[in-house]
Amino acid sequence: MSKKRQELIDAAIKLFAGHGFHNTGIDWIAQEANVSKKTMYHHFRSKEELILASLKHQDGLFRNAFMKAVNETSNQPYQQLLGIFDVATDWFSDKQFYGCMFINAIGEYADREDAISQTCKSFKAQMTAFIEELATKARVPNPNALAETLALLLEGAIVTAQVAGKPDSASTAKNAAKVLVDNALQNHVKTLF
Amino acid sequence: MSKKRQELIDAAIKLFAGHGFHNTGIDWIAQEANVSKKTMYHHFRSKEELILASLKHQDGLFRNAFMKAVNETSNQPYQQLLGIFDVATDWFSDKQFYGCMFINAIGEYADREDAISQTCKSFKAQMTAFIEELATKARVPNPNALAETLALLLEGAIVTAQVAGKPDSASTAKNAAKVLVDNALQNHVKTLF
DNA sequence: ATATTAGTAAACCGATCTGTATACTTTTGA
DNA sequence: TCAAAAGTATACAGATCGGTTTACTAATAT
Repeated sequence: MSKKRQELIDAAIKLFAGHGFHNTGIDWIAQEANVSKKTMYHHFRSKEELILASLKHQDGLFRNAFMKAVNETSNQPYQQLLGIFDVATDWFSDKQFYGCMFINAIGEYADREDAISQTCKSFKAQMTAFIEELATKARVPNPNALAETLALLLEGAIVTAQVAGKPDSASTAKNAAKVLVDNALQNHVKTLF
Repeated sequence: MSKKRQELIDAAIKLFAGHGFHNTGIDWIAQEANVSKKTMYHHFRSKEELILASLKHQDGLFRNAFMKAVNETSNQPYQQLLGIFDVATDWFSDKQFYGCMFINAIGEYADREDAISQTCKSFKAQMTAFIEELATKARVPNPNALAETLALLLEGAIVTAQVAGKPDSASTAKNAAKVLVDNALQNHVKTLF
């Protein structure tokens, strides 16, 4: 893997996230990466290919960091399910937080049914799959249903934090998640009496 | 209110929603509205002003239709709270559904803190306020907290329907909403025994 | 009736965009 | 060592962008 190629992807991710895809030009990315324009077109055939490479890199990078952070919140799967939203709080609190890159990409490329939207779809599916793993470990009946529900809450928290500009939504989501997880575990009986 | 002006806004909303803001040019909008470019610049000083006018018009239009549809799902506030997600199902099932225009706008104009992002913020706040009204009528304790939670679910359902391309997320959200509303009403005791 | 306003069609401007070409330099591996 | 690969800097091409201008026409209100 070339170093310049990686620096281009890093710069692209940063600029795409903060300023949008159409609004970020090739020259800007090359300048930010300290790479000449020709070298950029040596590594990527087009802007679209750079966008795709950036999304795929962010896909791996983000999910790895997210899963690691969630796993480190606790060693009990039940607490890890809720820990998702503590990790989200940290994520939203970052000064460089501009929402989910994949949601933003779908917004800009809504009219297409190509590799870009497919990558976004895949990212969301794998995030849900990770949550489902946790739910399975926590011995929740119907872990898939709970995972989809918690994923919904997470998505909502991301968007709300982005629009409102405040990370509070993560704790709102966490409170709701606790109710939903407990309900799925039928623990509400246990905790009430 | 000029007729041409309205047709420009209608065309702009349609194209912005389906193809993004940066990706939709002035000429395209004018053509779609059957209006000359000069007339467009007679009604709007700039593209940005047209964007803003489109967002504000969509704000009123969408919220009115949404509130009316929700109110018509039932005459019981409790059922109306859940009816939100039935209305969402219809919304997501539209072939012309490209997600929430305001979420998409925030994604493209993330780096700014101006009238555009303010309009998006206001839209979300008023949607939550509407849900809070319903929660109040349903005599839920702490209606504000429940409204923020249900709003989170709705946002998550919107984004998930957009990315996955399926309207199913609305029913997932509805199931979760029922658990959360019942929990807020402490009805879970009543329904279990 | 007539002056103002609203409208069309199309050329045009400067800026910016993606992508290519030219000419040269640095790195590097067999 | 030395040729291929990877790099820089920059100019350029063609298209498109937002926005203006020109010249003309239709509508409208006092």
